[in-house]
Amino acid sequence: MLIASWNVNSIAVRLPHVLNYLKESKVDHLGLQELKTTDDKFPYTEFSEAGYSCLIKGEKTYNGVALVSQKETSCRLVADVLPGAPEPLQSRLIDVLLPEAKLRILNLYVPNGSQVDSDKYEYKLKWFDALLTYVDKAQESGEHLLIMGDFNIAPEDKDVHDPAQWEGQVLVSERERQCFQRLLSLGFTDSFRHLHEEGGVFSWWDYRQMAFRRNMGLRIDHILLSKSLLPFLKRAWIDKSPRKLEKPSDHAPVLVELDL
DNA sequence: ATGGTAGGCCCCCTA
Repeated sequence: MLIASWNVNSIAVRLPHVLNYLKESKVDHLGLQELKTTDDKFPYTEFSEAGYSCLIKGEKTYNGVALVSQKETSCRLVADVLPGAPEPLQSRLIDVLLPEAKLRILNLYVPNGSQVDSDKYEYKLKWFDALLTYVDKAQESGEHLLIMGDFNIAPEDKDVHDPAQWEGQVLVSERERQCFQRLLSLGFTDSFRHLHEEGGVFSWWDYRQMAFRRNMGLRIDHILLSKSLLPFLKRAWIDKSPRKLEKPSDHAPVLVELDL
């Protein structure tokens, strides 16, 4: 089973890239973030013609998440709001159960946080607190649990192209990293880091300053596996190829192959 | 200290 997470920065603009990617990569389940569209404008038809069904939670202008799954798989929506999330409510979580695999997939778009000491930063931390409570409870179900998405957190300095320049900034700050570690300590493993020790592998590069060409990036998109899932992990990687296309998303897809 | 680019939208906001 192939599972991927991709912040597409507008599904309207990126639809051709996403459809091509599904065709080429044969991904079974693709979590999307930053749809930037309402549910009624989501391109269900195009995905359906490509052989995929979609569960989505959109909103106007910003945010929005979806899980795109091969039609043969039965998927049940568990939740599309995060209980206890701060106001204003935003579309940042979709929780889907795949009953046959006893696998639950949480697809997230964690708030960016804008700047340390801003209201948006506090929003991010509060949102993450609500997430921890939610995940803690979700674990009681006994199903395999996979948490993926744009976390907007680079867990370690080796996930940052220039740690000195980024020190203390949003996406790398200590309080954000503590959030990420608290999530791991609930019993999850960063799939990529589990299989790769090396730094300098990134999932996001700013559109500005030719950051991608200079590999000035951060690893902020992750796929976390519950303890029960870890034995099934075969491969974890980041696919930079879509980032090289014309009009790319600023994020690359992150993937895992599970022996499920 | 700021700007650079991209996307959406109602001419600025978010990333």
